[in-house]
Amino acid sequence: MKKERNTTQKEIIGNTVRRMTTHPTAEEVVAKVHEEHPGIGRATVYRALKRMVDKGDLKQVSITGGADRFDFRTEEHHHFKCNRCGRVFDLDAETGCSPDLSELLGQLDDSSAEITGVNISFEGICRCCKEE
Amino acid sequence: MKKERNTTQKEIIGNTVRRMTTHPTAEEVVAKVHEEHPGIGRATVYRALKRMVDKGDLKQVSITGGADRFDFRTEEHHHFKCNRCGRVFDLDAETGCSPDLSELLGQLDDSSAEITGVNISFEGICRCCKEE
DNA sequence: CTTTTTGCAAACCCTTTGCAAGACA
DNA sequence: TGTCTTGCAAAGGGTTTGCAAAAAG
Repeated sequence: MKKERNTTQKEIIGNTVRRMTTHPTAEEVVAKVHEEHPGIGRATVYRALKRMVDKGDLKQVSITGGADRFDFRTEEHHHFKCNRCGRVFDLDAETGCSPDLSELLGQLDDSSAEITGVNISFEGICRCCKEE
Repeated sequence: MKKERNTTQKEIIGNTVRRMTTHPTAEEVVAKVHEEHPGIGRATVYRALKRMVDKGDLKQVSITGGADRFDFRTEEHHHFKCNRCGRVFDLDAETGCSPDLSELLGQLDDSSAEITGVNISFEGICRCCKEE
């Protein structure tokens, strides 16, 4: 019967990540937290982020060839990653399992970005695992 | 003026990864290569995989919270990841920047998988970078 | 013979873990 | 008080790099 406790560290880390709109890596969150609170340990930040992800208060976004990034926007939305500068941009569009692709493409057109690829990954439970 | 050379190692590694249909991690490729050729160094495998990716002969697929995986299928296609067993399945569908989402969903229905989320990420060059 | 590539080990980055001290309820 | 959380440092995966020896062209 483990009961989660509220701590000032968790609050600080939560507030910090919720203010970062740049899809930060864990290390970037650590750095930001340390600006104001250098005493907070790196492991504490990692643990707090993980807890938030587990509770659904934060999204973990994987980016090829780099550290995972975090996104405080937990509503379903999608991304555009610039292969030159490495930044990740948000795309807003209809949520659900069947989002409107043309709407996403429209947003990208508006932003004058050059699109070289799409990557769609679904997740869930496969048949084998469901049958167990 | 560096000129790439052909070596037996590169050939072995290339042949090996092209036979692996399971979206292996680099370590899994190393293990497979070592089954027949234990003398080939780990770094050589990593370097060969990276070169193949750079040349477009191999795709690198990022999976949240784990090592990157490789996919010898370089045609555009998409994935379904089982959150329980961690396996990654291929989905075949119309290629291009505007794939047919309903076709992908149809395939998933056929496989009786339970879908809990979609992740769509475009890549390319953002406006700022294009302007430079 | 020149330059690339290899194998090894060490270095590196990112993240997790063990543990004693500290904080919450 | 009981036990959850913290900070630290060490360990752990995964990947890259420096370097001398080997191989390609």
